[in-house]
Amino acid sequence: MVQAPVLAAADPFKALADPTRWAICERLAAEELCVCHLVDDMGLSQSLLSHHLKVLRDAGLLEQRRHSYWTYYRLNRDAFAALGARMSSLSERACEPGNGRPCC
Amino acid sequence: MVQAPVLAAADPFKALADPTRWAICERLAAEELCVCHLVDDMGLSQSLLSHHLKVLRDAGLLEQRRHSYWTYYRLNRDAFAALGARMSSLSERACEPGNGRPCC
DNA sequence: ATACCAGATCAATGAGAGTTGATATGGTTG
DNA sequence: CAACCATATCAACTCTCATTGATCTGGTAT
Repeated sequence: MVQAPVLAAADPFKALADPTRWAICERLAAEELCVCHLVDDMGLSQSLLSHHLKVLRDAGLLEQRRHSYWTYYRLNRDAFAALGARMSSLSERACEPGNGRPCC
Repeated sequence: MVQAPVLAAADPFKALADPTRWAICERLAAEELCVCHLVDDMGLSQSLLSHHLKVLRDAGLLEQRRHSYWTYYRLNRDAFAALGARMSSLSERACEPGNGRPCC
C-alpha cells in the first residue's frame, strides 16, 4: 500500500501542530515581538525558538522585519484568515448521518 | 531548557497535520462513508485507515455510527467550526508592524 | 450456538521532527 | 576596518509517529 499524495496546502497545519509553535503564534497575536523578547517570555533557548520561527515562516504564517540589531516577528494575517476559512468550509460542508452510500 | 507547557487545545491541529488525515476529512465532508469505502477510495490499508480514524476520533473531529456490519464516519461539524473560529480569531487579533515593545 | 464479517488493536520497523550546544552569518556601531 | 551583537544554521541525539502485517473483538446472520 503506497503513500497517499502529499497535500501541499497541509503544511501550515503541520506547522501549527506543535504546541510550542501555537503558543508562539498566540503570543504574536498580542503584539509584534523581537526574538529576544520571545526567548524571555516563553523560556525557550534562542536556538530552539529560532528553529520554530523558521518553520512558521516557511509555512507562510509569520512575517519578519529588521530594525537595527533586532528582528521583529508578527503574524501573517492573510495566512491565518485563509486557514480559518478552510476549516470553516469543512464544517459547513459536513453532512448529516444517513447521507452516505449504501455499504457495500 | 525545559519543554513548553502542553496546550490541550492543540491536539486537533496535531490530528490535522498529517496530509492523509486531512484528505480523509475532505473526503468525509462530501459524504458520510463506511470504512470499507474509504479504504477503496483512498487506497490505504484497512489497518492504517483505522489508525488514522482513531486519531481523528480522539481529537473530537469525527463521529461514528454503526449500521449492521459497517461503521459509518462523518465530520463533527461543531469541532471544525470551533477550530475555524480559533484560526480566524488569530487573524483578527494580528497587529500591524511597529506595535511591539521597544527592544531591548 | 457457531461461523463469519468489518473494523479495531498490537508489536515491530523506519522515517521524520523537536531539542540541544556549538558555530556561522550578516548587519551595526565605534 | 575591526569588534560586537542578535539571530540563523549546523550536527548530533532522542523520541514521537506513520506504516505494515498479524491478530483480536464484537456484533450479525444462519
